[in-house]
Amino acid sequence: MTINKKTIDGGWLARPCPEVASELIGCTLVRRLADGQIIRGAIVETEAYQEGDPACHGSRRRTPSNEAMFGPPGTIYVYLIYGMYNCLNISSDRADFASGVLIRALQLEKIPPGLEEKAKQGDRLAAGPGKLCLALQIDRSLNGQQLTVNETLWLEHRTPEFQQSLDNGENTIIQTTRIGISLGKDLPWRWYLANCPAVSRKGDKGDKRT
DNA sequence: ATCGTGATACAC
DNA sequence: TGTATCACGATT
Repeated sequence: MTINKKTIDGGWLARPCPEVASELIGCTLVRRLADGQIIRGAIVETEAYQEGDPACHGSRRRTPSNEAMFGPPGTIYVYLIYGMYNCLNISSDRADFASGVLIRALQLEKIPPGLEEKAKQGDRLAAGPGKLCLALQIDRSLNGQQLTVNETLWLEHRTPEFQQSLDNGENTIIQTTRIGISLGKDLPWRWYLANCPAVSRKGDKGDKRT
């Protein structure tokens, strides 16, 4: 088989989720549909959740619905929120410890199949975790599966060009508090790319550069 | 600010 | 058995 050094593996994800979440900014999420069509987008917004954090779905009890958060790094956790939207997380750290990264927004490379009518939303077709799953046709049927290159879903490392844009200050990653939660509001575990139109929401004044 | 929508966890 | 809650998004 061909080794693809661009692909992110479980080893890279086997670290505390805040570290993984911040470094996933600029990486590419790739989805392959059943008919072989490929949808690609750069990750521009993430949040970290882990055991001990009251906002984490795995912070109370291990149940069938949050089981994937306890899976080995690279396990896909998809849950239904408010009865109509799916949200995608990638489990991190280690098995039997609830930990993962919520992928909140993508800068898509092109209009995904089925969304041609919504093309006027342009850069904002995957601006938010629910919209992202709609755009990539991700639902709970993926829950509990592993990321697998060239199959349904996988991740690729930052390109050298993107890394360079961070190093020379052309691009900036902002760290701030998470969105849409009632507990654990104070933890600064959200990251997004500054000045990116595909980010779900702009931050507050107090947001920090990293 | 409000509302749609449904699974789930936990109370009783 | 009921019911409060929810890592959202569109609309006003």
